[in-house]
Amino acid sequence: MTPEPATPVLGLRERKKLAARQALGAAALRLALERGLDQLRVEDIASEVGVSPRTFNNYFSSKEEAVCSFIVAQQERVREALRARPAHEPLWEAVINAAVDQASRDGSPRREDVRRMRDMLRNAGLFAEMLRAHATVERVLAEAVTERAGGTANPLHARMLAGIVQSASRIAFHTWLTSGPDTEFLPTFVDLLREASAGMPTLAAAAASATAP
Amino acid sequence: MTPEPATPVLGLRERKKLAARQALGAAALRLALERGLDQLRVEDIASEVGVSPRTFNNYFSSKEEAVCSFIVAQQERVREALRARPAHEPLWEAVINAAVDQASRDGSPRREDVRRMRDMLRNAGLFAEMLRAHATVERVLAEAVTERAGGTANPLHARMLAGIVQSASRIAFHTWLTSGPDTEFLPTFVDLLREASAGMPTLAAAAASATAP
DNA sequence: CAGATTATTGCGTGCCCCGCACTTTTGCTA
DNA sequence: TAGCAAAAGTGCGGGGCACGCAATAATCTG
Repeated sequence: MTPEPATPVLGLRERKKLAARQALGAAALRLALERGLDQLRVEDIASEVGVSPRTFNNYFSSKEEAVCSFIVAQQERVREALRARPAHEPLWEAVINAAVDQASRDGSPRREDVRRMRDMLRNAGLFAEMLRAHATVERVLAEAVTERAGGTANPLHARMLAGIVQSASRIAFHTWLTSGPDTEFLPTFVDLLREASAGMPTLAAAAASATAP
Repeated sequence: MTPEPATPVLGLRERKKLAARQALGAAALRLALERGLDQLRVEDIASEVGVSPRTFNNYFSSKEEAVCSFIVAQQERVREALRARPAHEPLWEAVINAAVDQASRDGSPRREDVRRMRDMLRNAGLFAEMLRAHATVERVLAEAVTERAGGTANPLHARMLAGIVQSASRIAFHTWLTSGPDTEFLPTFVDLLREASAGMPTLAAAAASATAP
């Protein structure tokens, strides 16, 4: 009997499809950062990769989706990062460490791109699509959490945990994007996760002291 | 001296603008539920309200935005709901109670609309736009939390709390939408909020028993 | 009431997304 | 290795959408 590989061996067809999709997504992101989303035509992305505009729309249903595809592409790495944590780690520690592992794996983007990203995300359509990409990753993370937590876990709670992680990621990213060059992403991300894992005690304490001084 | 009203008195112009926006949003939602989003032209929404299609685009930059505008419209009620909680309530209790107050104020939608909503949200663009609407409300909630927590509170943590609430709302809504008619929205919502306020202890316990039986 | 401001509208333009039919490529099998 | 079925790529065409611009209509202000 032949052992079933975790990722099935892909035929040439599948590999080419995957490569085309990745090339289109990468080209879309790079060109959008270079010249801005509204100065970027679907035709440009397609010709950059060497396919017809019609083919572009066989892979992505909008250029916004293509630009955000790199986020969705992280979902397998998210899953693997959590699986890679030792079984004895408590759930929150495993989740936080997995997030750290993965976030520190890919280096922080060039500072010059930050302004471009910020400008691009003013575009409502792109911003919405980014949120959708995050939601997709969230679903995968929820599955991974359910898997780790075992059969007794409430899937809804796993989903909630994934939602919390996604919120932390999104907020830390937004902060990093809109703050000066001295702020880093990872410390903010971890701080938010730790706070959340404890039920936001710092904030609750501040509120208590504000209402009963 | 005349007291400054919380909502400034609006001239006829402003009132008409607001009314037009609300009418367009309501028409968009109603028609989209009736016949589905892709069977709905911008022209239909405009003519329903009695304005030109061009005017529609002066108010909303897409029909998806119009359909989701009712979500964004809740932001003031969210703010007020939190302000209305007594000052002695701990932060989490105030937030949860405010959410409950507001969620129970507007009755649950008709069951026949549920199927329509679920089908509509298969549309990627609409789903993305819904997430963007939730993000908008989240920002307002974060402001309200900051205000209640006082000057010593970390705005980032307030943002995180708002993100958690938004996640709970989104997940509870999704569950309610995709489950049978016996599940209710509010209990799920409250359960998720209580779990989150305690750092997801139930899930963590399940994970611990799964890894060390 | 008169002038200033602001909203509405029609028109034109460029682009996008997709269905459909046709061509090319790929992978399997005899 | 030749041939065939399945699947991907492509060209064409259409319906529709978003928005800039300029003209017109409604509203506000003094």
